[in-house]
Amino acid sequence: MVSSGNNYNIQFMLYSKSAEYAIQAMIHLSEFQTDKPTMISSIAKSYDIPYQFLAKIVQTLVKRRLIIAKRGRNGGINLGRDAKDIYLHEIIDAVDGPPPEKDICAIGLDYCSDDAPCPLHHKWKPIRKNIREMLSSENLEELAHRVIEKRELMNK
Amino acid sequence: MVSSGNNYNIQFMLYSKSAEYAIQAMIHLSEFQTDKPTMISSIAKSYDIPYQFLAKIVQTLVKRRLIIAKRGRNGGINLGRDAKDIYLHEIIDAVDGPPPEKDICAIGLDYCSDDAPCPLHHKWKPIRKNIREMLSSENLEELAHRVIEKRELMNK
DNA sequence: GAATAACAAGACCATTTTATCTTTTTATAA
DNA sequence: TTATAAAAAGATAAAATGGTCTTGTTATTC
Ligand code: FES
Ligand code: FES
Repeated sequence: MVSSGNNYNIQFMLYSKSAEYAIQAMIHLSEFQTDKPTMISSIAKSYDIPYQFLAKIVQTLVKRRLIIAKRGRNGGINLGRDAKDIYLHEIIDAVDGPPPEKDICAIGLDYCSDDAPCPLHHKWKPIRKNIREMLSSENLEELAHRVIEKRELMNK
Repeated sequence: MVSSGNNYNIQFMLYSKSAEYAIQAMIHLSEFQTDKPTMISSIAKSYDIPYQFLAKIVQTLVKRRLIIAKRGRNGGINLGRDAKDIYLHEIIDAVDGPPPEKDICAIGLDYCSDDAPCPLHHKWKPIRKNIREMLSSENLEELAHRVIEKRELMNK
C-alpha cells in the first residue's frame, strides 16, 4: 500500500484475520457451551464470518485439539477442553503459526537483542511483554463471561 | 495462512513492511545528513531493501514532504525538514495511511469503546496508548543518535 | 437403507501487499 | 550538446492473505 496509502487495519495488528475469527468462534463456543455441539454455520452467522472460511479455520483448530468436531446430522463443534484451560495465545499460535524463536526488532534491524538495542528497543520491549502477558493470562472462560456482561450491558 | 499455519511476522505488527523500510531510510538520512543528497540505491543496499521498491516508497514520502528529492546526476534524497521535527508516526501514517478514526477492537467486536468493552479492552487500551506514545514521542534525530551508538557498540 | 445434515478436504478465485521491469523526465558533467 | 546519472512513473509480476466452490465423508433420522 505505497502509492495510495490507505491501509486502515494494519496498525497495531496483533494477529491475522484468521486468528481473529478463530478467537471469536472459540469465545462463542465457550459462551454457549452445552452438551450439544454448535454448528459452524451458526457461529459464522453470529459474527459475520464467511462460513467456508471459518470452516477451514476450524479444521486447523480441530487438528490442534482446541476443538472437537462431530460430523453428520446434529453434528457441530465443541471446545476441545475445559474453557478455563484454553488461553488466547494457544488459539493464535494454532492459526498464525508459532511465534518466532528470536524476537523481531520493531524497526527490522536484524534481530531484537538487549546487547545491540535499536532505538525503539527500550520502549518496545516492555510493551511487547505486556501484550504477551495479556494473551497468555486470559482464559476462554473469563473472556466469555465478560462478553456476556457486555451483551447484558447493551440490552438493558 | 490457515492450513499450514506458519506466519512468523504477523504477530504484534506495528506497521507494514513498506513503513518499516521508510523508517529505516529516514533514520539513515538523519544519521548521515550532509548537504549532498544521498542516493536511494545506496540506502537500499545498506538495509537490504529492494531498490525499486524503496524508490516507490520514497516517492510517497516526497509527496508528503518528508523527503526532498533531487533528480539527475549527483541527485538523491534528503530529509524534508530538520530531523528533530520528524516523528515516527508521521512516517508510518504517510506510508500506511492515517489511523482509523474510531479505534479498532482487539478482537474485532464492532468498534472499541469504553461503554461496551470487549474482554480484552481493559488490558489492550493502555497498551495501545503506550504504543502510540512511543511512536509519537521519538524524533528522528534521537533515533539516529541511538543507531550510531549501537553501531559503535558493535564495532569496538 | 435411503435421505439428509453436518464437517472435511482440495481446488480454485480475489484482494492486498511486496517486488520488479521498463520507460520517461530531469539535472549534471564532460 | 551529448552522454550520463539520478529520481519519477507506470505496467507487470509474485507472494501472501482472505475467501469461494465443489465434492467427499460421516453420522443421524426416518
Ligand atoms: S532491537 Fe529493535 S526492538 Fe529490540
Ligand atoms: S472493545 Fe475490544 S479492545 Fe476496546
